[in-house]
Amino acid sequence: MLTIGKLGASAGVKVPTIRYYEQIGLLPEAERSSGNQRLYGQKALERLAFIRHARDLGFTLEAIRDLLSLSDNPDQPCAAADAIAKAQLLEVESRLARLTALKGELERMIVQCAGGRIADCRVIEILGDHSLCATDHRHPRGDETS
Amino acid sequence: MLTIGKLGASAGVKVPTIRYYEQIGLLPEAERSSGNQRLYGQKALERLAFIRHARDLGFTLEAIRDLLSLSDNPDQPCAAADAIAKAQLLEVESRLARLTALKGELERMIVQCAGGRIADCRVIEILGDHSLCATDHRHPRGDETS
DNA sequence: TCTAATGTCTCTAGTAACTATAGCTTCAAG
DNA sequence: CTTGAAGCTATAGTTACTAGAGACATTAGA
Repeated sequence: MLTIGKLGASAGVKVPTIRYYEQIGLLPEAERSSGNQRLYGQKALERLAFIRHARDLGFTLEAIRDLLSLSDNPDQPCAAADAIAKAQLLEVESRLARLTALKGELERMIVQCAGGRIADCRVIEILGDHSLCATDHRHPRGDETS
Repeated sequence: MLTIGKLGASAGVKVPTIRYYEQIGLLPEAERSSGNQRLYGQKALERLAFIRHARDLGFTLEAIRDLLSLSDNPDQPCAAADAIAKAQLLEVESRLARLTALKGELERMIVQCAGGRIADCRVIEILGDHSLCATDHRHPRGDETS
C-alpha cells in the first residue's frame, strides 16, 4: 500500500492535486489507515497515471471524466461509447491543427530574430501585425482548454 | 476614436477582457469621453492586437508583459524575445508529438469499436501506462502556461 | 423630439485546475 | 522516545478570463 506522498511521486502528481482529484470525484475515496491517512493500491496508481497523462495532453478534467467512464465500464457495447470517442478525436484534431499553425508562427519568429537588436527584430512586429500571419486565428479567445 | 466595443471587434478580443487588461496594467488607462466611456486610438489597437496574437500563440500574460516591455525599449539585443519564443516552440513540439500519437490511438479505437468492446481498445492502456509513452513527461504538473 | 434598443459603466462573483497556507495529528528513524 | 517529515482538514489565493446586476450613455427610428 502506498501513502499519498509515494503515490504522487510515482505518478508525477503533487499531493494536494491528488486530494483535489478525490474531492471532485475523479479518484474514489481512498482507504484510510488506522491513523486516518490515505492508502492506495496499484489500481489507484494506474488511474492517477491515466489522469496525469491525459492532462499532459491537454484534456480537460471533464473530458478525462468521460474517458474514465469508458475505462470503468469496459463491457459496455461500443455503440454507447462511440460518440464519446469521436468527440475526443474531433477535439484532438482541432488541437493538432492549432498547434501546428502555432509551431509555424514560432519558427518564423525565431528565424527572423537572428541576433540583432529588438528594433531590427521582427518578433514583436509579427505579434503585432495580423496581416503578417500565415494562418487564420481570428476565432474568439478563451477556447484553449476546450 | 474607437469605443471599447469597436476596438474589441477589430482586435478579436471581448469587451470585458479589454477592461481586464487595463485593470492589470497590460493596456494603459484609456482616454474617456464626456460621458465617461473609454476611447481608443490606433496605438491601443496595435497593442491589443499584439496581446491577442501572443495569447493565441500560447504566451502567458507575464511573458506578454515582458515582450511589451522589450518592445517599449527597442535598444537592447533581442535575445530575450528569442528565448521566450524558443521556449514556447519546444513546448509546442512536445505537445504535437504526444497529441499525434493519441490521435492515432483514438482513430484505432473508433475503428475497433465497429463490433467489439471498450475492453479491446488501447487508448486507456496507452494513457495509463507510462512505459508506452513516446516522450518523457515526468516533470511535475502545473507548468503548462509557463 | 421622444423613445426604445443597444452599448457602456462599475462592481461583484464565478470558472478551471490547481497551489499555498495554517494549524493540527501521525508516522518512522535514530 | 523524541523529533522531524509527512499527513490531515479547511480556507484562501492563483491565472486569465467570463457572467451577471443595476445604472448611465449613445444612437436609430417614429
